[in-house]
Order: sequence, then C-alpha cells, then structure tokens
Amino acid sequence: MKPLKRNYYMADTLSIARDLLGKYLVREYEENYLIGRITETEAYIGTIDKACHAYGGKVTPRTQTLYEQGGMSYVYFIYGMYYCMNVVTEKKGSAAAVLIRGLEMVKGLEEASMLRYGLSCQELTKAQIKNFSNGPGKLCKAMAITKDLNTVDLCGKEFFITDKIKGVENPAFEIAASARIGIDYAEEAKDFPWRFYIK
DNA sequence: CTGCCGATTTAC
DNA sequence: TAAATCGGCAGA
Repeated sequence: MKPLKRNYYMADTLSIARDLLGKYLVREYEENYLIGRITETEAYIGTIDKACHAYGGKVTPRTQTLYEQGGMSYVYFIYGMYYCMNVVTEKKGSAAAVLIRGLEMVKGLEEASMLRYGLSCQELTKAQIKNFSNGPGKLCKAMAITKDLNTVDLCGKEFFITDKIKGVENPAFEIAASARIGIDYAEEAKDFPWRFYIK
C-alpha cells in the first residue's frame, strides 16, 4: 500500500474531492489495518464558502489545521458526541479541505464492527450493515478516528489514503454531485454542488 | 464566564 | 420529529 503523496493534496480542492471517490482510507489500529473505500465526499473552501469553519480567513485554535499544507488530517468534534474527518488540501496558508462522508469497509471488518456497535460482524442486522459507515460520524466511530488523529500527516504510514489495496478489486463507478448536507445556515453557499458520491 | 450553536446520529 | 450531549466560539 503506497500512500498518496504530498503533491496529490496540493491541487484544486474540488478536483481532489471528486478524485478521492473510490480510493481507500487506511488506518493502522492495534496491529490491524482498518480500510474503507471512499464513497462520499464534500469540499470546503475557506475563501469563498460560508460553510467552511475558516470562512473569511477566520483563525481559531480549531481552524489552524485547515491552513496547514495539503495532506494533513483535520478531525473535529461535533454535536457533543461525534467526530468528522477531513483531508486538508492546497498550499500552506490556504484554508480548504475535503470531508470524508462515506466509506465501504473492505478490511478490518470485525474490529470495526466492535468499534461501531460493540458487536461481532456476524451479529449485525441488515440495517446495521447498511448504516455501518455511510456518514461522517459513523465512519469515524468505525475506524476509531478521534481528536488524537487531528493534524496528522497523511503522507505517513499509520493513517493515509491509497488508490489500490492488494487483493481488493477496484470496481468501476459513476460520480454524482449535489448540494452539501447539514449547512442550511450557510446562505448562498448551501447550494454549491460540492458534495460528490458514487452512484 | 455565560450562552448559543453545530459539516450528526439515533430513537421514538 | 426531537433528543442526545459538549466543545468551540463570540460577546460581556
């Protein structure tokens, strides 16, 4: 497994958000690998986007990570109980990122199932399987992604994204776009078609 | 220090 | 449809 390199993340944020679909988020966790295929993303671009935490150049302890160079992780805590994981994009000083909103687990199922539901994967209902990691908070729970993984360099070996996993097929897919979820407060930005997902 | 709000999820 | 649950942030 070869992590995507730094230059991959220094590009245009919308292009990266689309291109991350079908790639694999890899997390080394207690001697195992938890791996999920990315199925849904959203772009956030501070300069022009009222939904971005760093809109208008806002700097706070939390948003500092968004100004890092592309390829860093941005993990934040939300609604008192969930984490969301982003990939920081563009050059240092530019606040932009891609939120990972959906995964299809391809490795580490048993461990992920314990993390997500406290159950062995054999015990899961159809509904639980369907809802396993199809949301930003859910996938962070399934992969044990917490604030400890904020501002981690995804060009490292323990937590990264790659385009191929040995023994795992890369199915063809079509990309769809839509408005982003859960940002009704963001005025004109709420309609930007910056959500991308595999049909 | 106080009070409101949130890039969500789940239960009712 | 609404509760859960608490850190982040702005304003006093």
